[in-house]
Amino acid sequence: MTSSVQRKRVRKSPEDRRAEIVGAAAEVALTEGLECITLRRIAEQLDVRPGLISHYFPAVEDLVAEAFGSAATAELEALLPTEPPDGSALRHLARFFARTTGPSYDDMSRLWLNARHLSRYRPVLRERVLDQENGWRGRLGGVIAAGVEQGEFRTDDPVLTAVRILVVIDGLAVHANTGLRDHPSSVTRLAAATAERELGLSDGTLNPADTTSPTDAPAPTPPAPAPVAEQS
Amino acid sequence: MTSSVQRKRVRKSPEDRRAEIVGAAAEVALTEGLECITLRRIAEQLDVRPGLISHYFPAVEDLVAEAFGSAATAELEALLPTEPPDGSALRHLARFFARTTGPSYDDMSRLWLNARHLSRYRPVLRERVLDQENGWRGRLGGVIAAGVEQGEFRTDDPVLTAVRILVVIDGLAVHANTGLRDHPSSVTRLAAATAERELGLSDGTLNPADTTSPTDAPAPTPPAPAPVAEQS
DNA sequence: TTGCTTATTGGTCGCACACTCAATAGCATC
DNA sequence: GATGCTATTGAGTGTGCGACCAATAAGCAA
Repeated sequence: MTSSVQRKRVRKSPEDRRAEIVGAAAEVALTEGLECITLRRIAEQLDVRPGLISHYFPAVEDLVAEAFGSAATAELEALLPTEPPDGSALRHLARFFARTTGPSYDDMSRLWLNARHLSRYRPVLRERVLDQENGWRGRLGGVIAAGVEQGEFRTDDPVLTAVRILVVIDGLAVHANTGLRDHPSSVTRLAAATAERELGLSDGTLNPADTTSPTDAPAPTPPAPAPVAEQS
Repeated sequence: MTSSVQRKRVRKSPEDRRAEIVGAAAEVALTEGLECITLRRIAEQLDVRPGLISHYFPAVEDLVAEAFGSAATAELEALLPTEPPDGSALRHLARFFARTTGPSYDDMSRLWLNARHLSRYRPVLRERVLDQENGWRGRLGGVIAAGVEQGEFRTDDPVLTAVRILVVIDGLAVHANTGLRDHPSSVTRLAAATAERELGLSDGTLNPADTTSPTDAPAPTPPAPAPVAEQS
């Protein structure tokens, strides 16, 4: 795997290398967890020496925060693009719930859970989490406000509504590592149901099932990604 | 603090010592986090040698799970006692929301967040978390069922209602480490409001503010408990 | 008082981690 | 083709962790 005899050095521009490192860290964060972002792990991923990672990120905590920010931003961008391609706000919201509630979102749920816990010990990460929360809240609030403008939704305070919806989504997401595969639809729908009520929509208007891609559900969610020897 | 010269051994019965260890671990779990349950840390707390902890818990993971179970069980018992002392189910629920929503519950919120994340890597802990979830769901479902029996509440499926309430509480709890001190009441009340709606109660019936002890709110929530040198 | 069981100690081992820094070698420029 | 800048390496430091085990002494029973 790792070339055994005499390393061949590849020299890249600082910008490229830095981006590469953040990208690798974001991937590790999503698949294995933020605690697995170590100098050795990321270096191995990129086939370089650990010292190089230290060179770009003298303090690992900064890389961890960066990785989370990168992954969360990318997800938000995919979920609620800055410039809505077209179509009604209602369709956007339906898509939003279809994805955030589906099992393919488990990695993301795990990452948020991870980041929120780790924020307890990592100030830099905590700030980044707060930034992202603002971003998500604002973006969702924006879509809702647009819907209100178009007359599709009805609410007094779009941002407050967004917060309430996000709270429910978070409440569902905390079970990403432990299951909650019992009460499926009646509980899973709780998020969309909340939105429908808050926005003055009739039941089922935002039903995720309608907009989910056909081949999506099968995977029964892997139990745990990569326990690693000792996690501390 | 730690006796410097020549340790004086204190010999206790295995049952006592074991309970003592679990108790210390539960305290550390609540105040500093499950990752801080280490052989050395718990030993220091009890003024014994690390080897002794190993003797009672050959695998630390078992102690971690035990500590979480102990803390969570104690909290549930205080929150929703097995045998309701008396009074209406409605009063019990009001008390329940008053406490679970107040800032004094932050340690508990942090612990659940911690446990749910750590479950990703610790199978034993994961099982314990699932056990506790069942316990909480069942206990809350019981209170609701009792309320329905007494005609105070109205719902088709008490347990499903309990799950929905718990989801909202979890959604609020994830912010224990990061804040959410912006939208206070309108968001905080989300849990009780959900319950009121689900149980066919009129708005404000379960208002936490009414049952909160007078001297409760002041503390603006400490930012972080114990960052420790390197947390991994 | 003596003896025995075993709770408790003290020390050690191996591992993974972040962080530091002088030496090295890619590569653009001249 | 030689030169200089600097991205990259290799080696090393110190810390904290879980796990292991032979030696020790506390306290009960005879």
